[in-house]
Amino acid sequence: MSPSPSLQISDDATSTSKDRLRLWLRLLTVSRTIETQLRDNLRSEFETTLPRFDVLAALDRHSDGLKMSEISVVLRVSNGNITGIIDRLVDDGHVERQAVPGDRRASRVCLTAAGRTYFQYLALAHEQWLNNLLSGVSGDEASHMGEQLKTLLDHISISK
Amino acid sequence: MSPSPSLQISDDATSTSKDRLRLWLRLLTVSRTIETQLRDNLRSEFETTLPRFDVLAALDRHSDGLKMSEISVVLRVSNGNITGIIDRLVDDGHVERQAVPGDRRASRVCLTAAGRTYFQYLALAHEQWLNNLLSGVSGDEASHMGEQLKTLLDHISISK
DNA sequence: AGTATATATTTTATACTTGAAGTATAATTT
DNA sequence: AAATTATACTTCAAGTATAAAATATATACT
Repeated sequence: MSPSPSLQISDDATSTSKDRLRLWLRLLTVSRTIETQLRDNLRSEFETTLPRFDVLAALDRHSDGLKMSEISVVLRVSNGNITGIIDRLVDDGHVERQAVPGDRRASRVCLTAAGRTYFQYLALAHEQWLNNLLSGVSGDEASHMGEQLKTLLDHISISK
Repeated sequence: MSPSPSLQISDDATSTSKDRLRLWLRLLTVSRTIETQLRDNLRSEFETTLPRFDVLAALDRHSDGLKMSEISVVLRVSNGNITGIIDRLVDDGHVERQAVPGDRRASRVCLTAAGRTYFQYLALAHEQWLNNLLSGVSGDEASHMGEQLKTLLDHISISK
């Protein structure tokens, strides 16, 4: 039926790759929209930033602390980056560097008592912001999309 | 039936908000994974960066050019930011600032002929990278998820 | 016209980000 | 033990990001 099969195949290939491109652009738009909101809220209501929040959240989940390099792995950011963020969190009294017995190169970063209390407020507000931002999405829809995104993530082939 | 209705309601609310939180974290992980790959590819294969690519892509889609403020709206980044990126793209010869007749405050940014040719290569490579990264996702799946993300985006309630 | 207000962009200050180079320490090899 | 290699972290330079202030120009109002 098709007057030009080879062209047809070429069209298919193109359209698939276009679908994937569109998917990526959508993904980017959604995550940037949410991220911008969270960033604005953290600034206007807590005078802090998303990177700092992310670090505090990671430390809160690991109550025995994390080494600098572990933080950078967990958050997928560079090593040098973490140094500066921790410096500021130390200045604020939210975290502290502890010596690692037996390895004087490393330091273990932990929340201070004050930092832990402080983060409780942040985390609660953060969850509420998100709950409001996504209030148009039901719990079922959210978990369904979450599953799909997990599948998508598993399908992403990183070719190094 | 329920021994503690108020607690039950509270549990429901919590679980929905947790589902939304998880959805967000998934979204973030997926987009960061892809973004990091694209960034690495742009650097290693073209010695350029994602922000510059984004600006070039916006200009390519608007062949009559964009004003500075229009670029920042399209890309959802701050005004001051664009100044620096355009400065560098001008230095590279990829774009140029043109006067806007009748408004000496504004300047219209356009791709140069060289910039347009250059971007063709970039865009082709970009689409191929994405096509490979998402090769585990069929065209149908991609467009289906794309639709869902569009719905999600429409449902995001920005309360300013 | 003259003043106020809005708009378009740049500049400034501060923070985040990366990759590369450097420093210190640890572990391994010779 | 000395040299090599690996690891943990910091420092640095360049670029990206924002918000706020400054500048220049345009528009509206009286």
